[in-house]
Amino acid sequence: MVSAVNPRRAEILGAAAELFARRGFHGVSIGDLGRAVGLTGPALYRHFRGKDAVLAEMLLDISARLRDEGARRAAGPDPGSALDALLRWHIAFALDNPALITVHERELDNVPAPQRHEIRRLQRAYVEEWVGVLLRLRPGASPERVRAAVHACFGLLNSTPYSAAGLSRDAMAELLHGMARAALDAVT
Amino acid sequence: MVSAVNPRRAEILGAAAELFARRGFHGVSIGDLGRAVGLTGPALYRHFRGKDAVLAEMLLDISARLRDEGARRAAGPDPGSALDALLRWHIAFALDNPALITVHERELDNVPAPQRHEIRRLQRAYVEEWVGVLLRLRPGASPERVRAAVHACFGLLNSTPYSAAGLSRDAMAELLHGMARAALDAVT
DNA sequence: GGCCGATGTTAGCGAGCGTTAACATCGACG
DNA sequence: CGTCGATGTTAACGCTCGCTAACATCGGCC
Repeated sequence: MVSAVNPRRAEILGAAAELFARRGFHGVSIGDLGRAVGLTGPALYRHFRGKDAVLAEMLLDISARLRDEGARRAAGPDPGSALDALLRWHIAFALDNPALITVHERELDNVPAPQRHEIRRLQRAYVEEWVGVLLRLRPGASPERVRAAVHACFGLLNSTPYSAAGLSRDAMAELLHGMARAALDAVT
Repeated sequence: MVSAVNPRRAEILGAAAELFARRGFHGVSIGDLGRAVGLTGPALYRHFRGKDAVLAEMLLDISARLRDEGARRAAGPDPGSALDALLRWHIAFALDNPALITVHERELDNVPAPQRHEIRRLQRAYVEEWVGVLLRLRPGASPERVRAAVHACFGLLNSTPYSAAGLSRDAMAELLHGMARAALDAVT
């Protein structure tokens, strides 16, 4: 993993996630980004090729991680418990990384073309892990319908960043799990 | 309603919604905005005080509309059918105005302070309409938990713009209604 | 016919942007 | 000790931005 090698890169990526989530990619300048980690703007070019590259690496990392961990959880022989494992992991990730979830959801269009296509490929693969589990769980269902349901479910789970709410992390996790599972069980 | 008086204003607001949704507020220039309605950039200042004002009016209109229509639907004496009416209306609105939903969800921070506070007030009022109906439906439930559930439900319903999917409008509406109702019924 | 407000245009401003260039510092290592 | 790569800095570039100024057009109205 690239970001683990150089701590400065990881620091920048973390700060960039927060800033991009709060103000949007175009709303954050290179100067802002440097200042957030105690540097001047141009110093960033010692670590990234440009502003685009920061976003691209961020989204590549996270979409690869979602796909990898998703594939692991979806592999269980029992589709019911595989679905619960997917839900548990996605919810934990969303609650622990609200900024990453937000940026991942909103800023794909600002990634340069080649890397954007790779990210989209990974995102689609993650969705298909969920679709596969649900189709095993409900063999009669239409794949298009299930795919739309999975997107809606992600909308529910990823709403986390906006409702900072008064609930504890565990209470929130349990609430989201129950709602999402019920919503998916309602898909015929 | 301000925007109904002047057709040019309405035209600009419509085009701005599409552009802001696709590229983000900071990703759209005044020139882009003018070009989208067949004008040069500076011509916009004949209709709005500035770029901020376009966004502010857009979000004020939509949040007032959500609050008003929400209050109407929530007023029914039977909380069960009130909830279904809220769901039906919100889903129809989201399916018919995906760009407005997206901008409403993402760009509040770019509205100048005074109008931003008014918009937030309206948004909170809309949420509370839903919370009120749900609390009438399940009198024992915790208000904080219900509020978090409503936010999660909005995340599900507003996921529409991202899943352009192969489903027809009616099929999508019915799917979202079923999932959302099941998700909310799972909240104890 | 002549004024006038509404609604456009082009030209240009000051500021901020992403980026590059040139130079400083400093720890590692022969 | 001297060199060198890694990692900073400040200065400056070309460009685009939001916005204003100055001027054009044109339909409605006394």
